[in-house]
Amino acid sequence: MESIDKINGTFDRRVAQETKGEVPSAVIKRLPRYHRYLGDLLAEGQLRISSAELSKLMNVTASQIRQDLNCFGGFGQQGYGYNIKYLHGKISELLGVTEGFSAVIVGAGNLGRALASTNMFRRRGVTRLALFDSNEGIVGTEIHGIPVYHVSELYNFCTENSVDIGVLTVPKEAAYEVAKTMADAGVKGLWNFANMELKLDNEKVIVENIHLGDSLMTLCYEIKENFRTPGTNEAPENE
Amino acid sequence: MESIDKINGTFDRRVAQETKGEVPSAVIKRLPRYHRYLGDLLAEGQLRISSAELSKLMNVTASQIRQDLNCFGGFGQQGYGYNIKYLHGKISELLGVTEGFSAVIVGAGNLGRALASTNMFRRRGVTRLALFDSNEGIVGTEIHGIPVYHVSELYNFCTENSVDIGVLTVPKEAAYEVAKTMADAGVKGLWNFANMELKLDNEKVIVENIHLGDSLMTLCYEIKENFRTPGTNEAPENE
DNA sequence: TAGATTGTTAATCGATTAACAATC
DNA sequence: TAGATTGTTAATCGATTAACAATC
Repeated sequence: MESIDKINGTFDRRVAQETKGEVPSAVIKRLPRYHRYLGDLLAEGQLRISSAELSKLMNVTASQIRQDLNCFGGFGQQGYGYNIKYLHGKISELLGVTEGFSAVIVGAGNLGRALASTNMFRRRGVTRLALFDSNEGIVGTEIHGIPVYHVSELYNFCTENSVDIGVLTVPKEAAYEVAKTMADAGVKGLWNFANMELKLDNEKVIVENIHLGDSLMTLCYEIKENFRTPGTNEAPENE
Repeated sequence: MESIDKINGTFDRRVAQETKGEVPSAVIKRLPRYHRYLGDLLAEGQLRISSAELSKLMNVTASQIRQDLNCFGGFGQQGYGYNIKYLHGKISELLGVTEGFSAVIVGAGNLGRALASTNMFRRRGVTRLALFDSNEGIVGTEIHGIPVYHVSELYNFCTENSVDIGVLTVPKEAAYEVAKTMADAGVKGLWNFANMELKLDNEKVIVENIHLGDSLMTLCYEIKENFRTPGTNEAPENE
């Protein structure tokens, strides 16, 4: 009995780690930031880092870092800290960088072109297969090496190429139909830059909405609060 | 004594409302979303809405809506609900839409051009005064009606025009210097699209970072989790 | 007045931080 | 071995939800 437990020790531990219930969404939203910082450290040639050092760098508590990483199992080593290369690799796996996802960008306006030109996708393991637009004038051309097709070919292209991610940079009015087409074609996730919240009946497809306007508004709020002329609107903050 | 309290009742209440301590950051981050939905309802010609109706629309609890709005004072009326036009106006004020902020965009690459072309700023009461770039080839031209100046003129332009907001769409390497220039020139807030976190000693300037890459990563994580082939990595979710 | 719905307090839930025993 | 630092449990904090009295 005792020896069997011993033998299975490593495996049991691994399962126990990865099964630790659902990972809190707060933790997931912090993973990309860890990934970025660890990537920078790696590029600098650093080998190891402790949660205390990383916490200073990132302006969070060491406790939070250890707590967060432990949602996925023990990536560190007592008395040593974390091996940067190993930890970066593990977080890459968690975030799907190593999955080799494919994407198409629908809407070749200014934003679509901007997204076609960054190396943001490639650096995260995502391949952009094509751009789609309704403007016949640019159909058949290439933008930054990515071919532009007519939007009428979207459905077939997605099914034939098993596209994972659809990037929506179309006008608000067109967003729903394009989203539905892609969801029907088996696209797994939509990255939505249209200024509206997509509501699809397709339960399976994941939607990540970008609301740049909301971010601008938050900035305006903070500016207004921080640079308020004393004595105009509100009672002073200290009594 | 009693009558004086009575007379000051209205005023006291107003002060009490607006002084209610610091507004939780979770609430502030939700304000733009309320603003968007109320704007849509207003455009549809709706006059009033209850927290229960709005909660269904927005997929949040009615309790949260009432709690959130009450951080800023009573915008509703018992037995009636909220007057959409009034509430939308109040949230506009809170978010600084009525402040008439001004902005400049630094970096006239694909993203800078895209931001110059949207009506996102105008719709939120922010005026774009100018674009700045180091490329002499486009200095002197206009993009979407916005003049392009050389980045060497940035400091003087910001001081002379009391620019409130600086939008950074420059490459990572240039971000810090451009940010420092604007902070020194009295710019109040920076909207940072460079893929790095700006750390400025200037305590006053507010920085809102946009990390599109982080959002893409979160989407990849969710896709990976949701479409996991059963039995590969993890133990089943239900025991 | 009766019905509806807010504003607000109290209860619950989840996320963060602190502390420390385990262990490299 | 002694020192360092994790993994993890317990305590604290903040945010969300439920409930209901106030009031339009």
